[in-house]
Amino acid sequence: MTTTVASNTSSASRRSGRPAGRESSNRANELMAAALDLFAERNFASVTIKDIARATGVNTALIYYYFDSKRGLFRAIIEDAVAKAFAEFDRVAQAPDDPAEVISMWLNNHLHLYDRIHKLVKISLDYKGAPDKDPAIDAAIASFYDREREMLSDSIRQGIESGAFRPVDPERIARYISTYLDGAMVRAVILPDFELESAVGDLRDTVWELLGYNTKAR
Amino acid sequence: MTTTVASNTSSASRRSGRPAGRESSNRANELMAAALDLFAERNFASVTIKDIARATGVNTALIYYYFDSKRGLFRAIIEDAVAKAFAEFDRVAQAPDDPAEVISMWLNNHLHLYDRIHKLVKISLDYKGAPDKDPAIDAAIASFYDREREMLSDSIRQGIESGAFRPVDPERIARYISTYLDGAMVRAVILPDFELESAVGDLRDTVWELLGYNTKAR
Amino acid sequence: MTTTVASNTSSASRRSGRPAGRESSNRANELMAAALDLFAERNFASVTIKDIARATGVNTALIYYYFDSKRGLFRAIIEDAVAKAFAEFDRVAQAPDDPAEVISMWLNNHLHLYDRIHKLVKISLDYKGAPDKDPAIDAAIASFYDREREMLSDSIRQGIESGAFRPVDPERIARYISTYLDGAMVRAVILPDFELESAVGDLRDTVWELLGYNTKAR
Amino acid sequence: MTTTVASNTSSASRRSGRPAGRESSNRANELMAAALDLFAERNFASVTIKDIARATGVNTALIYYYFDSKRGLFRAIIEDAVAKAFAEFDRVAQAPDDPAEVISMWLNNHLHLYDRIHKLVKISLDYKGAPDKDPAIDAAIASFYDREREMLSDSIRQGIESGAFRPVDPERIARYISTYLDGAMVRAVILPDFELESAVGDLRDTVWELLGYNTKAR
DNA sequence: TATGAATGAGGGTTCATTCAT
DNA sequence: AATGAATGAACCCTCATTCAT
Repeated sequence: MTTTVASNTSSASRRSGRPAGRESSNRANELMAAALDLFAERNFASVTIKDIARATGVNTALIYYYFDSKRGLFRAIIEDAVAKAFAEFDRVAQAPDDPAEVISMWLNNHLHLYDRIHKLVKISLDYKGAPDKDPAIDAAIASFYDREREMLSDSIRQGIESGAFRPVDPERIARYISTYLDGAMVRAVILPDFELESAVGDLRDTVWELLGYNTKAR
Repeated sequence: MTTTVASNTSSASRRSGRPAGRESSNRANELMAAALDLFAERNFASVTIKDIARATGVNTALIYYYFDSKRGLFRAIIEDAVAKAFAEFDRVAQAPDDPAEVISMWLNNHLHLYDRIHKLVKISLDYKGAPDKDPAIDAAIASFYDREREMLSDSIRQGIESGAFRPVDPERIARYISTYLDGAMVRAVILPDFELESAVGDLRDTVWELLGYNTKAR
Repeated sequence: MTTTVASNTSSASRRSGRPAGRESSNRANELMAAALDLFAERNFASVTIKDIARATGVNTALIYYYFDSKRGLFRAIIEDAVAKAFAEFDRVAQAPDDPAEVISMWLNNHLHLYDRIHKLVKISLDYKGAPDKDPAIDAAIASFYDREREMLSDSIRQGIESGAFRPVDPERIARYISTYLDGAMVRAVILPDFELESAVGDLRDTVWELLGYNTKAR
Repeated sequence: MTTTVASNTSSASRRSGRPAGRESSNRANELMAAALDLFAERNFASVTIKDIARATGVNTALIYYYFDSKRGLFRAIIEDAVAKAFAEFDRVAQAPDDPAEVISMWLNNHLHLYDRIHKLVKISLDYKGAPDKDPAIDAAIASFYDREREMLSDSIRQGIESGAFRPVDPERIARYISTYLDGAMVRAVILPDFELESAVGDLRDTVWELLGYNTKAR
């Protein structure tokens, strides 16, 4: 997935006709947080409503007070995570006007926000193959990946225009970066001793080389 | 995961103490094949014994004749897949004595055997987080990843010794390659329009550059 | 059931010990009206408290402010309906001193008040077989049927005494009438194209014949 | 409903792809019998799967082995009952060539088979108002009532043609008879001391009078 | 080797009901 | 008088598993 997740907006209110308010009830957020952890650790089918209730310390029925179904809760979580990710996209992309800095921040995100990002990768992967797809979820995941590619390729394009980068195919390099990052997220989950930091460092070096970017001169 | 899967050995007989047939009846293999597909597409919890029976066209109870439990079937499948992968490791590693050729074959495997490899990645990822881990399965997955790293780093070392590659850290590059390949497997699953071939091609170019390998001179 | 339902008294106050309002707040009546509709259309078990709340536009908890339980609400409804029916009995029975007119009005009631009467029939029928009977409800239903029989047989007796009717067994004819009327109520519910008016007309003709009543001479 | 129910054919096999056989497994029939009783006594919503299982002495899950859902079981029951009723229609209608005898047998059926018939009436009444109607069930109930009307009106028509009956409107009298019979079924359920036999006897007398049928001459 | 029948243990979901505000 | 939040007890249904044949 290669993303990032900030924290604010949130959007648990897409429920029936309940509370909603601004920041959509603490309870709903608690539930979503607990459920996100569980859904990422295990998978959708393996996590029971009772698990989520237990993790939040509430009665099972209460979950149905805030969300209309297990899938509904799942959707809310994904949409919320993607929304937060979009916020982070903006934070990263609009900060500096140095494209190399943007890319670098993106890589760092995967270090600092590993906990959040790898969950999205796992969940996305698991979600593929679900028998009853929810268009809203599909759209959320797709839009997220699109946005990442857009941000990376835009930065590369800018760097080329400014002469900081060698003239390469921006889309190609963007794909290269995010593919590797997804791999890193996956390995960090599967292999107990995977050194994420070092692996991302390697990517950085390679990318600068691919872009002919002179780090020293910076 | 970055692996490969050949086809022969198999080992479904590690069951309770039932008839077993010679080295594993056809039925057992049919069942394992069908189950592998299902477990990869969905996940362990989402696939029911009835699903597997239906896909194979047999009665549910028959599965318990060949395997002692759902987990047992799962273990047999993983072990079988890893065993086949080992066979492929050997085929790739021992074939030519040109290390660049070994690495190249490894990348190609991910193209040709995508269907098999990505299943192992998905299943491995899913398996992490299972509440009741089976040491045998953990070991199988770990040994598999170890073997891949070993093969790649050995090749790189050889290439360095023979002067074909620039003197780099073999473990580092090996990790770099397999990380990217895992990312490619994951993306090929998640993104409908991911161009696997082209993505692997990019890796090849980068790797040669990292290794200072002169393709032209080949 | 063969009844009728007027409108006034009401009696929602038989509750725990809550405020109660004067003789029964508007809200309580609204709730009872909505609930009566629902209980008649579906049945006791199928109607949820939330259904009733939604139909009245109030919060579920409010129902428990006015009634002590779902059964309590049900009881209040039945008692109210029966009370209204009694009022109608009186209206019909005490109006004219022509017994034929009384009977005729009774038949007409089933036409004009079909909506109310058939609900009582349905509910009574559904109530039989309830696992936890409420004596108060049983009594209400029984007294209602008794009252109907009484009114009809009294009228017939009067007619016989006055020489308007042939000397028949009053109880017998009363039962005959009300049995048919219950059948008509039931059929009007079950059969989409049942012509209630015409069916009741047939009964009238037959009854006059059974009673040797000369309509022409009227 | 005014019907009758014989006993043979049966048709529980409309299940998924299970047993079926000729007489469709004893278990399925046991379940249907137990469920019919319960559904008639209480109503669809009030009867739990566990109730049915308990009444049959089996595990709840077994019900889902034979029927695909609670509604599916319900449908099977209704269809079975209606099928049996059709058999009885034929038995009654085709037996004698004396139309008065046919009608008389029909009335008697409601005495002898009260237990079966009143269940159908109750269930039909309850089924109206179900939120999610099953076209198959609707059709079964409708066809049943149609068939009854047809049988009665045909007999009346025949009687008129043969000169045994006075020239009346056959449809009208048929409706009259079955309306009354439905009322009798309902009352027998609701009123503890309702004398079904005597009530049906009254109908018989009235009907002969309406038809100008001379019993003595028989 | 293969199957039909059967079951215990949940899993998601709903519902009547309560309580603090 | 009215509501949002919370819960325990069911309820329908599914699933892994077993057993007799």
